Parts: sequence; C-alpha cells; structure tokens
Amino acid sequence: MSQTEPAPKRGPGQEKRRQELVEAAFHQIAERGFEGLRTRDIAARAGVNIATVHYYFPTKESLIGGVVEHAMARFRTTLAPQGSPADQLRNHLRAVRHLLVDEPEVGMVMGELALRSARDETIAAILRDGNDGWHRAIRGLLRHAAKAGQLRPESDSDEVAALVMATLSTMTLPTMTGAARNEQALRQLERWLFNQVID
Amino acid sequence: MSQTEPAPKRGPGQEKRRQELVEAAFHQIAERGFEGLRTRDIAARAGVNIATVHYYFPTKESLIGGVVEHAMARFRTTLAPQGSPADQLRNHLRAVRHLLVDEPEVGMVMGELALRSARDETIAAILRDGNDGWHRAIRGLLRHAAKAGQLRPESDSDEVAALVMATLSTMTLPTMTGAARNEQALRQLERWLFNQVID
Amino acid sequence: MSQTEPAPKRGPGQEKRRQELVEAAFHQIAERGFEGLRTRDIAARAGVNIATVHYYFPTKESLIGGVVEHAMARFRTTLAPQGSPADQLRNHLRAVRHLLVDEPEVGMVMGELALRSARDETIAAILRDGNDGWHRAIRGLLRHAAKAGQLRPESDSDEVAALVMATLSTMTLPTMTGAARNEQALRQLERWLFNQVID
Amino acid sequence: MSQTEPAPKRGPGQEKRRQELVEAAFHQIAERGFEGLRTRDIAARAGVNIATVHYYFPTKESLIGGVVEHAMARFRTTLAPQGSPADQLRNHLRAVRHLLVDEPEVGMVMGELALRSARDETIAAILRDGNDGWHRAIRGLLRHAAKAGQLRPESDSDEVAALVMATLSTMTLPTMTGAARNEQALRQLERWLFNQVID
DNA sequence: AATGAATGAGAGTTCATTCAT
DNA sequence: AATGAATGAACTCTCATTCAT
Repeated sequence: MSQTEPAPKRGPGQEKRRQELVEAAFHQIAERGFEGLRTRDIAARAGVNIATVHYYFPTKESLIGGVVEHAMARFRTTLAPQGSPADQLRNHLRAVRHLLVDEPEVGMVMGELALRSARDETIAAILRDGNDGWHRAIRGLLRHAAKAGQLRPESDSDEVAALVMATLSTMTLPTMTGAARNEQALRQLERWLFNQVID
Repeated sequence: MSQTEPAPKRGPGQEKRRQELVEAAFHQIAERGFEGLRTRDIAARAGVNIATVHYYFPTKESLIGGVVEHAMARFRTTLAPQGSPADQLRNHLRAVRHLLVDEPEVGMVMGELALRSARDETIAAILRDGNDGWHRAIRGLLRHAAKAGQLRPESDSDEVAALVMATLSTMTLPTMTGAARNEQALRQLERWLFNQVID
Repeated sequence: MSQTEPAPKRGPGQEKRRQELVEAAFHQIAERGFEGLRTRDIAARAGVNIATVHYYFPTKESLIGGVVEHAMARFRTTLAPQGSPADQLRNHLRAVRHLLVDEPEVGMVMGELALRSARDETIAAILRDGNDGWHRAIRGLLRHAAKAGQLRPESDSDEVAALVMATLSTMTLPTMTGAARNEQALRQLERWLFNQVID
Repeated sequence: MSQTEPAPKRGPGQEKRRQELVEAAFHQIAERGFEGLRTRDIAARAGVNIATVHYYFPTKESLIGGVVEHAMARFRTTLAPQGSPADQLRNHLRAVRHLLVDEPEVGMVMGELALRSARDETIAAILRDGNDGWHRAIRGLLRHAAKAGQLRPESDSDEVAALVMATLSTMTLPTMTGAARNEQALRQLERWLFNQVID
C-alpha cells in the first residue's frame, strides 16, 4: 500500500496532490457531512487555491468519488487472512472496533455514504459490491470455523453473517444508539458467537 | 387581518399549518437528505409561499427541530405495553420492522438525524434521551422475561439490549448492509434471543 | 405600445421591472457586446441586486431572449403604413436611418444578434422570421409603387428588395465600412431607386 | 533545448508556430465568436499547451491582433489589377463572393472584428485604414471605367463605391439578411452598375 | 522551446431570510 | 395569515495568466 512503485498517474497532476485533496475532502465530510461540504474548505484544508481542486477533479462529484474509494480502502484493512477461521473472525471484529475508535472519521464518512447511496446510484453500486464481499468473507469464516469445530455448527451462516454486519455497521454511527452501547452490543455478539468474551 | 376568532395555541399561526410544514420537511429530508433540503421545496410541497414557512418557523433550523420531534414520535409507537414481557419484546421487534418497511421514510430521516447529531448538540440531546429510554425499556422487558422464565436468565441484559438496538438501528439505513440482509440479521437476533439455550 | 392596459404579467414579478432589466441588458450589449455581457453589470445598471435579475429571468440566456424581442420591436417601428407605396418606402429608408442615428445602440445590438445567430438557433429563427417579413414588406411596396407608376417597373422586386435590405443592414454596423460611407451608400441607393436624392 | 540553428526572426519562437496559433484563433473566432474565444481551446486546436500560447503571445489581446492582420490579408486578395477597370470591378465583386462562399470563416471573423472595433480602437484603426483603401480602390475603378465609357458617367463615384462596399459587407454576415438574399442583392447591384442606363 | 502545475479574480447561479403589503 | 419582491452571502466552476523546470 505504500511501496516505492511509481504512482498510477491517472488524470492530471501527481498522485500525491490528488491524494491530499481526497483526504482533505474525507475529513471535511467526516466533520461537516455532505451537507456542509464546500470546495473552498477542502482547498483551504489542503492548503491550495480553490482552482487547484478543479485542476485535479473537474467537479465536486468526481472528488467525492475519490473519497468513496478512499473510505472503502480503509475498511478493507480490517480483514486479514491470518490464523484459524475463528481467529480471523475474532480479529476482524477487533480490527473494526479499533478502526472506528482510532479513526472515528471512517465511521462518519461511511455513514454519510450509506445515506447518500439512497440518492446516488454510483455510490450505491460501490457499497453494494463492498457489502456483498464483506458478507461472503464473514460467512466463509463462519462456515470454516464451524467445520473446524471452533464454532457451534447449527448456525445459519448467512443470517449470522448478516447480524455481525449489522452490529458492526451500527458502530459507524456513534450517535445512532450511543457510543458506549455499541461496545456492549459487540460484546454480546461475541458472547453469542464464541460463547465467551473476547479481549 | 381582521378576524374575530381567538388565535390558536402556540404563538402565531395554526397548529395545522405547522404540522403540514413539518411533514413536508420530513418527506423532503427522507427524499433528498439534509444535503438537499431547501426551504423553497418544503414550501412548494406544502403548497405555500416561501415566506409562509418563515412565518411559522423563523429559521430553517427551527423547522428541522419540528421534524426531529415528528420522527421520534413515529418511533415511539413501536413499544406497546400489551402481553407478557417476552411478547412485548417480540412485538416491538416486529413493529419496528413493519414501521421501517411501511414507512421507509422514517428510517431515512432517523439516519439523517443520527448523522447530523454529531454536529448538532440539540439533536444529539434528543436522540440521547430517546435512546436511553429505548434502552431502559428493552432492558426492562429482557429482565422481566428472564425472571418469568421466558428467556435465558444468564444474559447480561444491558448488553443484550444494546445488541437489539444495534440490529434494529441498522435497519434504518437500508443500504448500509443491504435491505435483505437486515431482515436476516433480525431473524438471527430473534433466534438467539428466544429459541435456544446456548452452550 | 404605452397605454393604460394592465401588464401581461407573464412569469414572476411586474412587467415594469422586467422591462427595466431587458433595457439594462440591451444597453450593456450595445456597449460591451455579448463578449462583455455580465449579469452583475446588468443588475448594477438597473439598480438592483444581482439575485433580482435571476428572480425575473432564471438564466442569463432567458434575459437575452427578452433583449432579442426588444430589439426587433424597435425595428418594426420603421415601417409605417401611411402614404403611397413609394412614400412608404421613402419613409422607411428615412426612418431606419433616423433610428440608427438617434439610437445607434439598436444597430449595435442587431449586429451582435446577427453574429450570435450563427451559434444560437433560437436567435437565428427569430431573425429569419423578421427578415422574411421585412423582405415581403419592401417587395410589396416596390411592386405597388411600380404598378402605380411611381417607380421604374422593370426592376426584379425580389432582388431590389434584397439590395435595400443589404444597404440598410450595413448601417447597423457603423464601423463595417465607416459611418459616413453608410450615409453615402443609402443616398446612392435612393438615387437608383427613385432617380433622385431624398431629403 | 540544445539546438545549434540560429533563432528565427521575430523575438522568441518561430514564425511557423506563431502562424499556427493565429490560424487556430482565427478558426475559433469564426466558430464561437469573441464571446466564446478561450485560450485553452486555441491551444488545443494548435496542439500545444496553454503556456505555449502565452510564450508566443503575451496576452490574449496580442494574439487577437495577429488574427486581425490575418483576416485583412485574406481580404486583400480580392482586388487584382488585371483587365480593364470595369473588368477589375466585376472580378472584385466575383472574388469577394467566392471568398465568402469558399471560406465563410473570413466573413464571420470580419463581422466579429467590425463589431469589436466599436470597443477596441486598435482594431478600429486597422479597419478604418482597410476600408479607406478599399473605398479608394473601388472609386478609382469606377472613375476609370466611366472615363473609358464602360460605365454610366453621371454616377457620383464616391457614393456608388460606398454602396458597393455596403452590399459586399453585408455578405460577411450571412444571417444578417439571409444568405440567399445576399446573392440577390449582389445581382441587383451588378445590374444597376453594369447593365442599363437609368432614366 | 515548451509545459504541468498553480492561482486570483470573477463568472452565473442558488438560497435562507427579510419586509412592505 | 400569507405573499411577491428583493437581497447579501455564498456556492461551484472557469479563465487568462504565471512560473519553475
């Protein structure tokens, strides 16, 4: 993810400046929502003139596209293929919780994207893809773990995976049910999943 | 300008017109989000002039306040004090699911409010209150049901209540994990809650 | 044209303000051309806020549409149905010359419109209509005058009418051939037409 | 960056590239008018970077200056000193018509320049010079032709020349009176000039 | 000789809000 | 109680121009 290979060099300009702008937009969305997203603020945050924003991204919408990719990428880091299936699942839950605690902005932005996807088919398609992949991954882990005797086998893995996703997703909106309660929900989920508290 | 009827309750204006405006705003938020909320559209939807909106609500923000109340009220209908504690809980889950299926706008608006609460302490306070009450209600039902032998007693009712809230909350954002998967999550939640003893 | 009948009240606002804006735009076009036409300048000239311009005309283009109508209307005044055909023709030439001398802005704007019509089919259609009507009118006068023995009969009235239009049109662009020479051209045209100098 | 050839004439840059840019600008003006003239489009049309345009022409205005020269030069080709005065005149009319039919862009640009000259004294001076020379040339031909008995002698050659210029000028704006009618006007002009004795 | 990156100034348009009626 | 007219401020986006390389 951060090697020495030359940047893809898509569009005009250097990839570095592009990335700075995407991150500036990302943070603005986290702080003010799409509702309060202003190109001038993004430019100011990135320390460039507003015209520079349009030099790299012809429209505000195309910049938002960059933010979507960025947010999805942050999330993908939470699924690491190390250890037994049950460990992978445990680690995934932990990784998501840590991600959302360490970088609450990721959660805010994901929430904004989820809301916006109802009006923006481009975002909707990307989220659908991401969620489908996520669901497959969790379900796969559940099945393997059950087969290996690490989990109770009677679970319908499709539905259990859905519940896992639901619980984790709620964490992205800290104020949805209250930040503290999100932790409790996750703990109870783990208890039911593994019949013990993790961490 | 020259009527003889006594003015209605709250300040100027009739309650009916106020309610119409709140509902128009409510639907606009559901359709376009706060991002796309325009007083002109609200006025048009309510069939009045823009200035009329400001006659009843001095600012856009105050109108949003009315929408918050409206949305919360829609939600409170899902907790009915009939039947045994376990039945009440079951009915609550069902009622929330039906509400969100019948009136998806309630879910959309709740999602928008949850997101906005991160930047708006007024909304945050209202949501906190609502969620605290909701949590107490569910926890109370869980405890009573456990005491009455209708549920497994070993559960930490605080955390189970949190998981119930998390699962239901996710349903408000259909595209968060996918509409179909929300149903599955709820089914799995019910299975773990009501059906079997774990371990 | 300026009676006491109520204004047509098309679109928002009163016709008076609309007309003021059209005239402000008209003068700006005459002075700076379409090249230098700025909504802010139009607003300033009309003594209103720039948002007021958009209150009456949703887009700059729609305001330009109003200017086209206005300019065409100014021109139509030069054809008056009084006197013999030859007199009408003579008067028409005189009226056009006077109009372009008294209000050189009409000429400038017509020139701008002619140029713009190459890229704007809406304007092109209006100019085509106007020119067709103009041609028919002049040709009719020529024919009637010839029939009444007031003009040499051998002329191809279609082509003579075209030459009359060409000569008058050039006058709208004072700098096309030079203002003074436009007067000379018109005098020569009259000489050939009527075999004598008019005025 | 490291060539050994001596730098070409005018200041920096080669004349060839300058000419390419002028022609690109010329065509852009013909297609979009001054209203739609963008340095970026000129650069793209010439296949160079925007900054290169400014390397050869410090400002947009200076590039326009080049276009004026170019357009005038195209026009001067229509006066050829071959044949009798009457033939030269006939040929001139024909040449102008052919030029405007074959390269309608010349007409469009001349129209744009004529309009712009009202606001740009530099252009105005150049057009005045050109028109004065044109007028002298035509008047000279008329006088010589009359003296040689090839044309009716009684004409005021100043005014006839002005009418010739007016008629030809109108042809540059095809939509001024309608392309077809421009041809008719020219035909009638020729008829009056060459064919018959009036009175 | 030529360019990619960057920008200041300004373009048309939008919007919540005000006010006289 | 309700509105048409009007506006200040701010929005996204554009453009001629500059400059280091």
